[in-house]
Amino acid sequence: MRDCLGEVRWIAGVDVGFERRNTVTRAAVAVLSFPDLELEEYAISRRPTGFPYVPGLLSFREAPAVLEALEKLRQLPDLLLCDGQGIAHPRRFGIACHLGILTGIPSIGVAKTRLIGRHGKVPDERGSWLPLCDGDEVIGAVLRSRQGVKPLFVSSGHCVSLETALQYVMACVTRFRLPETTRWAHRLASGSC
DNA sequence: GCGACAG
DNA sequence: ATCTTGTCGC
Repeated sequence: MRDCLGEVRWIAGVDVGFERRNTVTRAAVAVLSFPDLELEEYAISRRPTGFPYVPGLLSFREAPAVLEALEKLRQLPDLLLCDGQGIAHPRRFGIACHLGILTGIPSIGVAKTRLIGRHGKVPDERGSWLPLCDGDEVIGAVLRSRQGVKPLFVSSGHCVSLETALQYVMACVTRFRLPETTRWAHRLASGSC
């Protein structure tokens, strides 16, 4: 995928959690300044869960609540770091692509585990990565965000190349496995904040 | 038919 | 994702 994103001043983390035995979906978006990574603002949305969890169809379950949360923001972000896959998806359209197209905001998929694709052993060194492949296609990257942790599955969402995606993800990683954007969003979506 | 399977 | 005790390592 080609890059077509402008200057990134505001970067957002997106995550979703559930309440009431999964009957309520809670989405959180955390907007951080870039490259400082200071929390600027956040929005949370709660909606009745309208779709079950089906691998490959995550967008139908989580996107509605996320879109509602995004509408509440004063400052729209220039880039979205989504919890889940971008094009590293059976039909090359994971939730990061879905949110990017629907909002027009460039996006990146940052997943904690693999959905599809094959890859080799990633060196145990911060920043090292290997391509995630499906047949002849490179659909993403397996990234060692920190030494001694399980790798992240990064892929293009909307308007961001894989190389650029890796650059932004690493720019958001400080002292933990997950980027700060995702950590904020996760904390907010978990209600512990 | 038997596994694999984002969150 | 969510539910949860103990445990290993810096």
